[in-house]
Amino acid sequence: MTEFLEQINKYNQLTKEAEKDFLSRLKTKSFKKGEFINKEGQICKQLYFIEKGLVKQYYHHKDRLFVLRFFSENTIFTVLDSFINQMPADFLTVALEDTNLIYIDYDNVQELSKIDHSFETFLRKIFSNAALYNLKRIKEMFNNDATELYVSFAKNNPHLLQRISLGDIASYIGISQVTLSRIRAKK
Amino acid sequence: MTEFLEQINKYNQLTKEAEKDFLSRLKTKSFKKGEFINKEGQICKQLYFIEKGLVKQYYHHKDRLFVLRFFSENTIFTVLDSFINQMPADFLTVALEDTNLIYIDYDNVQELSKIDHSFETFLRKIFSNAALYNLKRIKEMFNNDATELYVSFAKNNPHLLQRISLGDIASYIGISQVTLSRIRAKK
DNA sequence: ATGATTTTTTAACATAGGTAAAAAAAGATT
DNA sequence: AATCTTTTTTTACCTATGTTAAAAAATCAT
Repeated sequence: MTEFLEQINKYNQLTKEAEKDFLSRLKTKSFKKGEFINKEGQICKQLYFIEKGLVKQYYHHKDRLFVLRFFSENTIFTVLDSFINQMPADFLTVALEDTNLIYIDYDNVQELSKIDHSFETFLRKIFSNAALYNLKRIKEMFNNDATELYVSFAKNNPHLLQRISLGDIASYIGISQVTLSRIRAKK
Repeated sequence: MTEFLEQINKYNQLTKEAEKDFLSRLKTKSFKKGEFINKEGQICKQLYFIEKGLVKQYYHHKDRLFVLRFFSENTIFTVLDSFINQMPADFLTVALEDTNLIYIDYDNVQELSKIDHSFETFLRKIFSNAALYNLKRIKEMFNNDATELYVSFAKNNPHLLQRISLGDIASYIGISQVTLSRIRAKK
């Protein structure tokens, strides 16, 4: 469980009391490859940390599938739209490999953020980060054609390249699998 | 100056002391149409509130111009990438109309967030919001063809439609002005 | 009002990427 | 090893949108 705490402390060092309190509220859950961590329409009530494994967060639109993001080891994640406002999720999250999660429930996050300033600061920073990640994504989608997007994905995620199918990578980039295959064909 | 505070209290109600402290740190500045609030490469050291006016935040890439976002009256904004990490900005912000801003300096934001829990919570919420806004934007860029993007922009920003040029709207949607003109031509 | 500037529209042409279906390759199952 | 399943590649065809250039329309300034 302490890996989750370590990751949080990289965003903002918690006080000793907050650390203890935080650890006491954690739970764990495992998912087999192909199992869903959440489905659309459900309200996401957990903030997760991936101890081991790989998940894909995505949604469907007009018969196409779009991947918002992959999360792998040592990453904190949640279903952003659903967790923040406790509304039904637009997205699905599925395990691409056998995955072990550590998590804390929404109510506990709320409580901790109220009683502990250092935990609130952690939340501020992790959400700032999410905003910046999404901003970077928007810029990339604007800037680049399919070839550049693939090259950029490959460069930024060398460790994931071998673990994720071409189809899923295409869905992340926002192009069809055929197009991605074409891109790779011409060296 | 109190409009800025009111807006903050909509995100999270500050304590009386924090309110007073916050107000004492505010300054104002006016920009004529066409003047720059910031340019790329500069570090953004302010969190702004628009009392009156309209600004466009954008950047250049390969001879094209992309608009990230328009901000109008009663909106809190900053140069996200630059403000959060105090790094040189990738973006420019220009006044599309004569604009009056109220603002607080980065150092004051930092100080307030350290000494006051309610202000930190405000920051957490405004950055969560920015993350969600950007997420929604990504989804829209994925989902829709140019026509749908325009219809959606028009629906979500009826008040801005008359104030922003077609070229700027096209740059926000991520299409050429010619394409946008075509879209409007076929009813 | 008149001319100057900016914005919007139209036209002609080029191209990136979508769809569908089949072939090939890789991986899993018995 | 042989079969079944999934993933990736290839082909043919089509459409949306980019580019460039120019005309038309609208807006602004003197």
